[in-house]
Amino acid sequence: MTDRTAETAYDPQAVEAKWRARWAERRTNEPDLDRPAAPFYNLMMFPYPSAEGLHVGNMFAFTGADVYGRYQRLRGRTVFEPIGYDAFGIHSENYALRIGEHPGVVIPRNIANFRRQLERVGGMFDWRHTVDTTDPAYYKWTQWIFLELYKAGKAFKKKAAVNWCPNDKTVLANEQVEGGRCERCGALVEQRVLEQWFFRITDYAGRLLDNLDGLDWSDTTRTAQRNWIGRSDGAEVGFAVAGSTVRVYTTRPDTIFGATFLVLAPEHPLVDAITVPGQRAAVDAYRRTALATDVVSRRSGDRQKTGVPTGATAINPATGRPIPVWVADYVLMEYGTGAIMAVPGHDERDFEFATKYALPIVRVIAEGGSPRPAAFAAEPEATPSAAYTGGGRMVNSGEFDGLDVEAAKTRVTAWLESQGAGEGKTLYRLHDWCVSRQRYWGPPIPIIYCDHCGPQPVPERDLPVLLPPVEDFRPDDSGVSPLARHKEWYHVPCPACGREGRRETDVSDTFLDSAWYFLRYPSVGLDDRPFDPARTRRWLPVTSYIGGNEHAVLHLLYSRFIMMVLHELGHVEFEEPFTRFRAHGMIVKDGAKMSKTKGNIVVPDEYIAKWGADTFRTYLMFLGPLTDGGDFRDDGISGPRRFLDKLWSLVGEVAAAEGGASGPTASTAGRGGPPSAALTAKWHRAKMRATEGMEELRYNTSIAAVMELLNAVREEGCHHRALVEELVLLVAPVAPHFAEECWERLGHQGSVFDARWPAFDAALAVDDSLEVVVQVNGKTRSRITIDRSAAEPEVVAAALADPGVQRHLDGKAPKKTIYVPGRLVNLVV
RNA sequence: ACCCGAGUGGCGGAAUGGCAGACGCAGCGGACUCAAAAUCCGCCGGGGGGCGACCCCCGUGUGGGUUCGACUCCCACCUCGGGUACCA
Repeated sequence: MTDRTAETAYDPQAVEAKWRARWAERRTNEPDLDRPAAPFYNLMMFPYPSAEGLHVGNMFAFTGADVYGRYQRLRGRTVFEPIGYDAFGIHSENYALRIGEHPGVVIPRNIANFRRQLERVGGMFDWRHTVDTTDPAYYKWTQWIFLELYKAGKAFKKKAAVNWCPNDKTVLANEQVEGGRCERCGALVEQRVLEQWFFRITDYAGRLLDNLDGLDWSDTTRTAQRNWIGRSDGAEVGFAVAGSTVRVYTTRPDTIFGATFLVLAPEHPLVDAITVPGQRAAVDAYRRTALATDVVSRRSGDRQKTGVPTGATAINPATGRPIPVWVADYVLMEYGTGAIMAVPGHDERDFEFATKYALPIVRVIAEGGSPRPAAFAAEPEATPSAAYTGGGRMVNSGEFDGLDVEAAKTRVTAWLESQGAGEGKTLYRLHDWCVSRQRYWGPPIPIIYCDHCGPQPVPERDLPVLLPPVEDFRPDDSGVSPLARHKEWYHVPCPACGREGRRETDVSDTFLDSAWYFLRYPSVGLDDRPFDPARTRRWLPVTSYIGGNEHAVLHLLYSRFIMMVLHELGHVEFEEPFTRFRAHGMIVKDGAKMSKTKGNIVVPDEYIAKWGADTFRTYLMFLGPLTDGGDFRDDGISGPRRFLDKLWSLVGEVAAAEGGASGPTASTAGRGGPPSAALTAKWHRAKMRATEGMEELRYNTSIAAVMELLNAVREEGCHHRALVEELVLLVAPVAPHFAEECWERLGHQGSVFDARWPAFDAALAVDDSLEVVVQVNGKTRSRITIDRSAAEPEVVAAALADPGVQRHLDGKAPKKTIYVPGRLVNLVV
């Protein structure tokens, strides 16, 4: 015996270190971006580089995407798999404030740690093409995109209500307000009206909605986007009030005969004009209170509704009757016209309000299919106990009585139009995207204000507008960004007239950074352009995008919007950036999302140190379908390790048997012969199942199929080389370093990822003889073995002859026989 | 409240109209060992019957339905997770 036959134990640390170095040295993961044979852009959502490092949930997500990329590569695609860092934003800034360091110091440190972890876990990342959103070489082009939108009229400034914490002296995002209080200091949050930059995403609402139908995305994600865009079909109707007209929006024009009062939002511009003198004091007081209330709690639906009458009267254009006009903050100025017609009989909110203030409630829809106006007409006199929001037929509605609700919507709208009282209108819930932040840690918005020329875009040659390295980046109570305190930076000549100008001091939203990073990846390093046209044409749209469903709405929607605008401006040829999107599940710990505040973060490093990255990857992917996620517990990790150990030994045995010229004995060599017919069938079945699992992101079933095959191979003692090589290929996506090492031990020179994913023959995946289940009245009573070629009559005859079946037939002949070829016979007696 | 998703052994899960519990973890029994670890072999949803090969009954959150046949499809409900939150 030579040394070659000696069993070497699997040492993951050594194997993984070796292949990490080998990949870097051989440039294994660096595809030719200019001449790709079959490009496959494998994208995963880039992380925010927190101080805690990547936790198990991140590893689960990245590994899941990486496995898919590696699988595609084995299928012969030229896979580009980049990664980067979403490093601007309030998260980083707040963390830096808390520990008293500058984000410019903290972030690079975190990034270094992230990169170490990402390399350690074995991602197939192309490190030539990494993106850091805080790098001026990147945000130069984020600013360029802002200006493209600005020049196209898609970026504009307007006043908007924001949450203001008087203690922290800062604007708070809606998520930072809890129960009307600042989540950090507990102070009561106020509403402040500030000038903000917005993007006109609402111009694209219809297209953003319609395009969803053609995308290969998870249904959950598409549904979330649809709900967010929130299309409503209805009508805008004018109500005459004190010499002017109040326009309201409704999705229920059919209920207009039941509109018993109008409600205006406190901010509505007509409130002053219509309020009668006697009510002015009450209305003014109410408006002041409403304006002071923070945005979040004002919008909370659980709150008791409040309001005041204006004393004015409107004319219901359908009934011609006068109805009172109220002001109440349950009506929002941002949606529709900021005024509603209240139909308490058929709207829960209006019902609640009408009940509280003793306003009239009139039913105009009768539940049920048949018109029963007479029966229903009596009811308005009684006190209704709730709003009726279901379908039915019109009552108390003049000429429309008896019509079905759906038909009435169209008919009433047409009638209003003919009367000049209103018109059909489609609205979207989607708001324009507020992109400005009165903060420090972001890309400065590249606008210069000039008293003579107005706002001027920073000329492209002057980009990037560098974020100045100010020491005191804490927000103050001025409501403007800390950048305003940096005088040398703030004062700048006007690019148009050269006279004194001032920089915009707001920075842009982090979501803008992440709305185009995938467009930058292929062109990283080309510093004179944001994205190279040729590269972009080759690589985009993204072939596969995998990420968390927490970004299902904002990030994906904003990215789609930005691409739509760039497309419209002729910068990119596509409109939709992500051909296929799948949301991975979330890994939780003890039922809760992993977070530092909950103290339940599981750090992957220790598991990788103990078990190796490949075992850890296999374990994570074996937990369940990628789309499911789950509760993290580490008690099963030894299973995947044992699996790899067994495959390792098998590879060693095969290599040893063939390797030493003097070594192998006749008996060892004989085991290298072809597998039995039964094992051959299992082999092909395993390949089939493994392939399906990869395609559907159900890697757990792929791994299970390979485990089963390995067990069968070991049981038979088979050392057939082709079979063992394919076992290695089948685990390669989940256990890449391991597979490389095995591939080399089997005598191959190059990377296992330059080999091909095993093909299967569906015809070979079936045994010559099959086991068919025999049921009597749907209950399994026996199993019979038949030849694969057996036809129905033979199988049924065999089933009837089976003693176990006869016992349950009680001598009766079956009334009906169902035969599912190759699977089952059901005898109904 | 509304929208989406999920409920299957002790645990992670498999089976998407055709043998429920694949694969793995944990557990139990055995082999090897002075011993332990590792490894290997066997058992492993519950109940009942048989010396035994085996056989019977129950079982996929609850209640109904469709079907020869339902974890799978339909209706209603319960529980958990996620998202949205007065959008007229």
